[in-house]
Amino acid sequence: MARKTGSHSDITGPRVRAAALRLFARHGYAAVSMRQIAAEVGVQAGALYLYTPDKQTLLFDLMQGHMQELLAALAHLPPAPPVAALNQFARFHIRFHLDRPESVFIAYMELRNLEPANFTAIEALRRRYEAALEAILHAGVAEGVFTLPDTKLATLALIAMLTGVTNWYREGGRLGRDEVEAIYAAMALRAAGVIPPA
Amino acid sequence: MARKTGSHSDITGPRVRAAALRLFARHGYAAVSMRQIAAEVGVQAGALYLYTPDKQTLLFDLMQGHMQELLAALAHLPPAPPVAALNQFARFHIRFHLDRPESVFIAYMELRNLEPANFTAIEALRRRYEAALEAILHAGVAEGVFTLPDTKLATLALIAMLTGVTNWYREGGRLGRDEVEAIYAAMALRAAGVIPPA
DNA sequence: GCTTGAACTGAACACACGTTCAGATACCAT
DNA sequence: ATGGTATCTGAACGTGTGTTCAGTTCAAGC
Repeated sequence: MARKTGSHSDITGPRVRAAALRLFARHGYAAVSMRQIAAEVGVQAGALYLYTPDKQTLLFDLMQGHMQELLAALAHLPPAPPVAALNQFARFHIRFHLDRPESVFIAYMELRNLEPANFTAIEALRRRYEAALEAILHAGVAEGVFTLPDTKLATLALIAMLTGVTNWYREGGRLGRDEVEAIYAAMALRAAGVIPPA
Repeated sequence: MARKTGSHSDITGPRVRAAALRLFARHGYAAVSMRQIAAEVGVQAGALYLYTPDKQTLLFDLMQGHMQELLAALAHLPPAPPVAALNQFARFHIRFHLDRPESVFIAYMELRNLEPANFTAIEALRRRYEAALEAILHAGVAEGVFTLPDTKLATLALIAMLTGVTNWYREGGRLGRDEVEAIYAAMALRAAGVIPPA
């Protein structure tokens, strides 16, 4: 399919994924037709099947790619003591999600449109991400720097809060990325029971 | 359409809405057909049009009904000073949302499937709800009992955190409703900068 | 017992869906 | 120039879509 020298398909493949990402995020997987995606790419519907075996796989690949990017980026964070680690995690999460609002939308909203086997695979990646945060919270509780009655529950609450930023953040709005990052990180730390320096 | 004495349609109407609620929540609006809804009710597809002018209105009515219920219930909360009010709001929000996981799912996920006019109407109701929380936060900041750099942003962050509970809570799980309610309310207060009594 | 009318069926409407595939096209190495 | 191959078209496939409507059913009101 792909050749050594730059051929057409090296261009079209990514364009198909980009168009699918945009359209799925905007209208939802079920509401987008293969013909719409093809039109966005500037091609007939049949040509899409040179780049994906079917529509379901197109969705799955987008979600899997997103989660793998997320986990890869997470792995690059340097180790740190709990309070610094939570602060770092919160800022990382906000930054990463604000950079990819469409992927985030799909990853959280289209889970139910995955076939069971695909769902299981994505769920596993999600749990690995959550486990990273829970490890930080657990360590902080053990050291006595966090006040949390239940780390599992706090993990989910914090991720929901941080991810929520993608629901309202708009480029060029009242607050810049850095400010939003700082405010959310501070709220996350406080929610974990850290009393900030006066 | 409806008669004084109990006739069939007094039964079928609610059953249509209930079936649509269940199916839309599970599979998404776009992925559910009128024939599936009809089958769930035990009727042919054509009969649904005795109870709704079209599929879009069915969705809109479900969402509008949910938001109106939410606002009506909110209005019954007694006035209170900021800290007590935030605690009360958090517990109310959790309780209300845990009682209607399907409506919540639809209200947050199917916004993009609303026609523009319907979307505007639902958005307005949502903003009224958010305004109630922001008023509490604002009052608390004014009194000096909350530490929040930005009440608008905190409003959205807190609602995202609290609503997230519906993503994982399952009846008969490790924690009961009351425990979840208490833990989330405590986290919300701390996130707002309230230092809990030792 | 007859009439009325709401509740519902079953077939049909025009259109859109995901997917397949024979054939046209255009570019590559030889 | 020729053969080969990756790319893409355009039409077709069977199935499903939301919605309409003439006709059937059946219970209540007179």
